[in-house]
Amino acid sequence: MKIKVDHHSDIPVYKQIVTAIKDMILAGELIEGKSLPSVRKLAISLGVNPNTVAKVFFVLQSEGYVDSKPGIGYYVAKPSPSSIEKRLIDLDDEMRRIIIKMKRFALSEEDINKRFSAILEGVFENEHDRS
Amino acid sequence: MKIKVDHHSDIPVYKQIVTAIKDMILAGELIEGKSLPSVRKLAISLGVNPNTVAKVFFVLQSEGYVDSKPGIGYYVAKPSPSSIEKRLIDLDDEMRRIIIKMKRFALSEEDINKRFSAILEGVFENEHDRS
Amino acid sequence: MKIKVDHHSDIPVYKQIVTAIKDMILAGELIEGKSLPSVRKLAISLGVNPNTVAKVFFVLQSEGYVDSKPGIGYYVAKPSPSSIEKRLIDLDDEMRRIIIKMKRFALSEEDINKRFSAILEGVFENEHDRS
Amino acid sequence: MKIKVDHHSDIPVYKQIVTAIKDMILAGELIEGKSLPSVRKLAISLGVNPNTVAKVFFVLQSEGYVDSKPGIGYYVAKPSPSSIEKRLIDLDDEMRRIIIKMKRFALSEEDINKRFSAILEGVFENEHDRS
DNA sequence: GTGGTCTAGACCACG
DNA sequence: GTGGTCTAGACCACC
Repeated sequence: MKIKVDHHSDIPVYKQIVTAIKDMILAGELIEGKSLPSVRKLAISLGVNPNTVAKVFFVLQSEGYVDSKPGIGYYVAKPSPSSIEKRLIDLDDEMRRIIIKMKRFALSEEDINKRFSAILEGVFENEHDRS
Repeated sequence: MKIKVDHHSDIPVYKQIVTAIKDMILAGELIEGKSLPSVRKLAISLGVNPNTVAKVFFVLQSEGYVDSKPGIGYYVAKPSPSSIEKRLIDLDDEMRRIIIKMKRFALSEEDINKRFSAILEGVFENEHDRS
Repeated sequence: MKIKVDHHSDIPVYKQIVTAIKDMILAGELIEGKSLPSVRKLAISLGVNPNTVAKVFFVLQSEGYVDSKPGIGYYVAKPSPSSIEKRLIDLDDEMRRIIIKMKRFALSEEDINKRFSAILEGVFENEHDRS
Repeated sequence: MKIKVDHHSDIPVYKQIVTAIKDMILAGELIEGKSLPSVRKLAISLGVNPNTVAKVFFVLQSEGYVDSKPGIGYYVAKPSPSSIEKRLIDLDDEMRRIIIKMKRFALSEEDINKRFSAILEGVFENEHDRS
């Protein structure tokens, strides 16, 4: 389980991990029923405090992304079918915000399209992409 | 000076204002030499504490975006020519992150392109767009 | 961590502390990676408000002299190799200003040299010298 | 009357002007009985507010450096003979502080001497030196 | 415990 | 009126 944690970011570490795991589940990279690493192991591998990981699992559980088997550990739950669609809409919104900002810097519709296409190609050429 | 402040966001209020003003300067919406609203007035109009605005201007000044004449006020400094380019590169990076996330959700290159085009058109059709 | 703070000086308290800590880092008295006193403890030991110390660290961090791990504390970052050289050039400039002022008071080159030598000896004789 | 005013300095503008004029008087560049520029003219030529210059003259007068002829203007008073000596001692102190700082940066007595000599020569070679 | 942010209110110097 | 600094005290997130 490889997650990049930015300790200097404004968004709290636990939220970074939560969304990273959420995305793995939604993207199908973590499959239903599979068990997650233990709190302690994940904490060590991410270089964060065990309390932080505990909080991560607590949040994930309360949002229905994982279930706990007391004494055994956490395993991923079945993602609600609509959550993927919601996530994509969020991504659309983020994309829109970026486009609007580019437009403010006097970039034309064509300029923005060019930039986008270049980036898109880049992403699909290299197959070693992780967020 | 219209800036939306989200008190519930993870990113601190003062940083929201800092980047908003930075972008106005980089986008040429605030021109060099023009004076900015006073600390107190901006604080009132944004609904935040004067100290928060003071911190905003302190940061902007230490990054060279504005200059202060004590007893007079703040005015915008000449933005370094490279800062716009740097900001655009940041936006490219954000775009790339989004594309990568979309890709993880099993969207094809073509799918992503379609989504992007729809959003881009939407932005350039309506001319009442501010982030 | 012994720093003299003059509350009656024209130069603001937070800047006095900033330069004091900067000099300690540049002089190698605080070594890279070593952790600094906590905001609250330093505030007490210096007799100033915690916010003032927070501002000090904020400035030091934005200038790259220290780094922070929220919840842990501050530690000194690796000083840029050129910063020591730059500091020495500043000191040269200060020295030059003083010499020029002495010259205006009708002191000859020889007079100034004598004064300087006397002071220099004084400094290197007594080994209990801290600014 | 040429005085450099740094609006970005921490030391207040009026104090900068006060010490500049004091030094002119002590150095004999302004002679006893000669009249000073009017408040308004000096304010314009220095690019500061007339109130600031008024405060300068007020301070200079209360310290005995100038006298006022109401309705006429200010003229320089006879400097106390000891004030020059006091000013030189202050300069010695500043010099000592600089030397101590240099020493902290691991400069040897010889190193400091070399730096000083180079600066001293530079000052006495060029004859266009103003503080 | 730590850093980080924000509010509230005061005082000063400068215009 | 302006910016600038400082104090005091609160709350939050993280360890």
